[in-house]
Amino acid sequence: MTLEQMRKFDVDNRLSTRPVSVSMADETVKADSGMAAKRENGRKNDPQRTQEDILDVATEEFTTHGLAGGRVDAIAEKTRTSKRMIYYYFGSKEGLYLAVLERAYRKIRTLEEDLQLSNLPPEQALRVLISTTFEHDEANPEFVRLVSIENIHHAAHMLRSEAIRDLNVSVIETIAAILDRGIAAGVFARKADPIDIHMLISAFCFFRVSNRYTFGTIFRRDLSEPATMERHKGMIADAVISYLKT
Amino acid sequence: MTLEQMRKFDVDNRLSTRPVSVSMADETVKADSGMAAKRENGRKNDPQRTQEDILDVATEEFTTHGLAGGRVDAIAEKTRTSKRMIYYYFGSKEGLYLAVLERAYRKIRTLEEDLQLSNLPPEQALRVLISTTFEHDEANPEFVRLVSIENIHHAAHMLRSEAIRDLNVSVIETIAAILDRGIAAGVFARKADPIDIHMLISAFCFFRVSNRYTFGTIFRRDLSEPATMERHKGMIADAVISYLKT
DNA sequence: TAAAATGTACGAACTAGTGCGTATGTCAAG
DNA sequence: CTTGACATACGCACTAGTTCGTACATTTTA
Repeated sequence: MTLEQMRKFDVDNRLSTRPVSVSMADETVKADSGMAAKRENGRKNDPQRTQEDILDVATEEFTTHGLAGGRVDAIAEKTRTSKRMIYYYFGSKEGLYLAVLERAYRKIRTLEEDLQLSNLPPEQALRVLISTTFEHDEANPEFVRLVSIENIHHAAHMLRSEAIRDLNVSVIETIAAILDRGIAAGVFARKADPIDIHMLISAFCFFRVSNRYTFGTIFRRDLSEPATMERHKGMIADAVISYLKT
Repeated sequence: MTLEQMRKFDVDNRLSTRPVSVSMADETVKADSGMAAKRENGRKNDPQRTQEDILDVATEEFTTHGLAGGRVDAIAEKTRTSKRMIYYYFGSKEGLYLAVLERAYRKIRTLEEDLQLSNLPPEQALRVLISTTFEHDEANPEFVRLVSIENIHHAAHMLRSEAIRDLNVSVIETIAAILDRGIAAGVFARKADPIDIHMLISAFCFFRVSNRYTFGTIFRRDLSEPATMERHKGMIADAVISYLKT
């Protein structure tokens, strides 16, 4: 399959290819996977580890060069396995990219889920949520980059993945609850749409990371400096809070 | 030259290639360029128009498929000229991409320059500036996409172009002046960094466009709806203003 | 006629993907 | 506990098609 053809590649096709297990869903780890590497100089089968290894390298490659710019051969070389295995497990370059994307989303979902905010006063709850979002984007630039890449491709791959689509709803519910409590307690004056508020927060946190290079180049400012980071974290929190109080 | 090699391609090389005029700087248009197309069925040389044509098509191609994903042959086909001319005028794919990027930046610089805000009261001046930024990003998605692409490539091409690097400083000066006047008049309570404020505004406006697809997919919301746009425009303005007043 | 502009056809290198052979693990039957 | 059968895991080397870039010929302009 050629690059040109891949533009209109139906990602679901990968489901009809040979083995292609991609059964990463079960987190079950083999009993001996601790010492999984290589036994002596003989080969030791460890599909879980092999797939993780491929995904790690692929994430690095795709976030550095984009989807079209990422080279399967380059990934294969940096892996402790071969290109054949990439196709064995992921079916195609597109399939590999999708697996990378899904894993990245799965990773953050777990972090965002349990964040007991319901017993904090509304304003403080919101500040904690904003801090968390801020620090998450800061700590996961590769996730931010993958989302940027997805947007260049009109979120085409995301659309095919139910796993990714029904996500992030929990954040909205969390925000909605905080806003309601804030209104009820009289600390927030404005009835705002929770999705809008999420966007206001997310936009700033995301932009800081996604546009780090162009922004840094134009304004000669290093956005990853600790002092700058703290100031920015305070700013977005203050901006959101003062908006809601007005 | 291959794609692999292009990763470390020194963009300045294009300056040492054959003709490669790229003299887009002078906006002088030939007297007869109005009827420039084709005289009868004979050829009529019109380099200016040819280059513009190539750049238009290239912009579309690169913003749709990215730098690595964009195909020179695809661009050539959609042009009324040939691939030979692309190399004649721009030297290489990278050179073409850089020209596209520079033209996009040059386009916005003119828009941002004269915006008489100094005789408006500070709060109103800021609201006008925010509206302008908001509508600019909304009206120029291809510019937003190019910047996203540049960030994926660590702003590598932007760094080589002095034309782009010394830009955007005017916006900061404008904001600084407004903030100072606001403090002096007592309408703003907080002494904020103008670059930070620019980032707060820019992040939201940019994100709405750059992350339109992923955000729209996850939250099933069309960000280009007029009602949504107006609400968002008001929200970012209110957020910035209330932040400065606190 | 010299210089600039343009079209055609081609090539060298690269890239996604595969055919085929081999190694390893599992499990049931003896 | 062996042995054998079969599915899974893995690697080498190859191919068909694509991609950027260019040599060469040709036309237009000045």
